[in-house]
Amino acid sequence: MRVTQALIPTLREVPAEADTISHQLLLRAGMLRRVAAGVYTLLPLGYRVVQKIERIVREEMNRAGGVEMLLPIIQPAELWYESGRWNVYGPELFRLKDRHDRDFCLGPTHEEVITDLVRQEVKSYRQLPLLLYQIQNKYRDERRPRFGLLRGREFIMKDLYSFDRDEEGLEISYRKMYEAYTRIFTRCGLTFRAVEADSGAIGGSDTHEFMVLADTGEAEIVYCTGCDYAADVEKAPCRAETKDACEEMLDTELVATPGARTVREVAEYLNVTPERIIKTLLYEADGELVAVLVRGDRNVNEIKVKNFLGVNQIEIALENGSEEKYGLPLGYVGPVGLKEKGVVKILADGEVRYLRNAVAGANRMGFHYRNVNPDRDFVVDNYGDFRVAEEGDSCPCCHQPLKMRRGIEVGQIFKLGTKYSKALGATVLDEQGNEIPIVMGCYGIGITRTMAAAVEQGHDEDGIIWPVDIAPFEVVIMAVNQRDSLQTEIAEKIYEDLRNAGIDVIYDDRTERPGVKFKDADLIGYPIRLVVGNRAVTDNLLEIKLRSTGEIIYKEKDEAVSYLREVLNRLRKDNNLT
RNA sequence: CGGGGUGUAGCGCAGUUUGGUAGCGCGCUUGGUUUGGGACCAAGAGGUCGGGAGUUCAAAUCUCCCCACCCCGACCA
Repeated sequence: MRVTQALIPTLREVPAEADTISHQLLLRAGMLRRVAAGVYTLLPLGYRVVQKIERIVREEMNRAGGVEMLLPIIQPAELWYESGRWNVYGPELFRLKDRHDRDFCLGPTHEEVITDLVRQEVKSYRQLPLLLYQIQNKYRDERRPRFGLLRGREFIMKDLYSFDRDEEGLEISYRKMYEAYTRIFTRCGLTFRAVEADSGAIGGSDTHEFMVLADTGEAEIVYCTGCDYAADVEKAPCRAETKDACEEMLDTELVATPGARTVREVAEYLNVTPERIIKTLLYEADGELVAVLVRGDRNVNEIKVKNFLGVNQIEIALENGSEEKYGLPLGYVGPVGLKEKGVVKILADGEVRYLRNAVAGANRMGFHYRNVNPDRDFVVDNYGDFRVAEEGDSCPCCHQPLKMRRGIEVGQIFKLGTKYSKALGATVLDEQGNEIPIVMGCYGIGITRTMAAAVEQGHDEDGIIWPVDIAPFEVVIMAVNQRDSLQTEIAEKIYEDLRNAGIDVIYDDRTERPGVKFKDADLIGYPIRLVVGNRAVTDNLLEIKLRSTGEIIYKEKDEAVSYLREVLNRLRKDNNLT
């Protein structure tokens, strides 16, 4: 491709609409333009990246036994009534009516449509297992689209659905997908982790999220330095530390702590460490008031609390200005005598049990207690794991210390079980002629999100640094002076040679000054830049520069093609799988 | 959905407080000089000032309504 024939509108300045790095750089590199909130046009270079990611995904899905198909984006409401999700999905579902006033939606996902197909066409266990997938636009009417491609309302996604006769079959399909995903993100040149995740509302037993590690990620994950363990912090189980358990219990003492509400303020005021404070948080759990106790230096994991209680919703009950509602002073709440204040249940993190002579709120404005001891001064309904995992906690598998990183979720694999097959009546006959529900799994990859994640992970102050296999082009070639026919003749020749050699090359043939073309090349992030300058004319030498390292090598014209092949292979080497 | 903010040329912004001929930088067009890290000189083009209603002799500027977009939160696979 020649730059003069393409549409690559790079921007010198950062558009005001973009706050996120990937969003800014994709706009500036001329790959992306906004059409509406959360809706974007992919320009030629951006679409090439998408196509390259899709190609890798296709190859790996096919390798794992997947078969591609195309499903409708417009889906009839009837299917969603059947699965029960028309009412459950809520306002995130893009709904529309046709001219006959019939209800439809734009598919946010395709369980209904694919299960409908399979129930009609698959009758025998002998037709299983079946791995069907599609890559296409999906729609979610996000309350707040943001971060450019990372959270849009229209996005490209790969979804594969597995259909097996039993749990064992599902386990095999699930493992195949786990491996395929690992290969895909490795081939995309990304640094990622597969983490155990909360299965959430979708149900099902096992689920892993594939996280691209990037400081700007929305999700926090912990991973082990000693083994393969990694998990979403929301999911990661915590072990209770048991130090201090043998100290002698002292008499409880009421102390004035005027103005000290936060753990830090109290710790400073009373000159104790935060670990010696019992932090008491009040939640409304489906309307009931529940207290959760954790050590002062810990945070409550609301998801664990919610799962433990088995409630639909929990919400922090005390906020600035809402104190009167329960007659409890914000910042001075404590477990002692709390049940008399209308609290139905007291949960405590396991670590709290081992605290001795701790500090806790006295449920009186301006007062705390010293020397509070669990089970002597107050009763806990349930001890459990209610805190958020932290860096340095010990690994639940091998007890090595955990580390923490932020990540961007680019894929997730789920064991669905029989939820949809039962709801929609997708069954097969087994050897005995019994009708059994098909056991399903679903496996998604956000294609456009992966593209954005790659930019979040690979960039510097000059622009994007694409991994070779998903870069819009592998090589950019340019003449320093496009008006110098000696240079352009060489450039044209090399351009031709590289194309004939099957190297993915773009020729920046604009008559811009070299600085402009250099800046654009850095911004767009082609992995290799090949420059034809005076040394090419006088000494037969071409300049080859690597975007990722800045390394510059000069090579004879005749060696250029084979050398570039070598460099491309080297850049790819770290993630070469076969 | 709650809170906050912004809409002025393709992009980034000033002008709004105090109403009086719509500006700057970049980009774009033409001519010339340039050509190894976003060149220089000269001449140009480009605006319903987000939309509507109102106040006024006069509205980018004041009032009311609406819309779009962004940020924080809540929500979510």
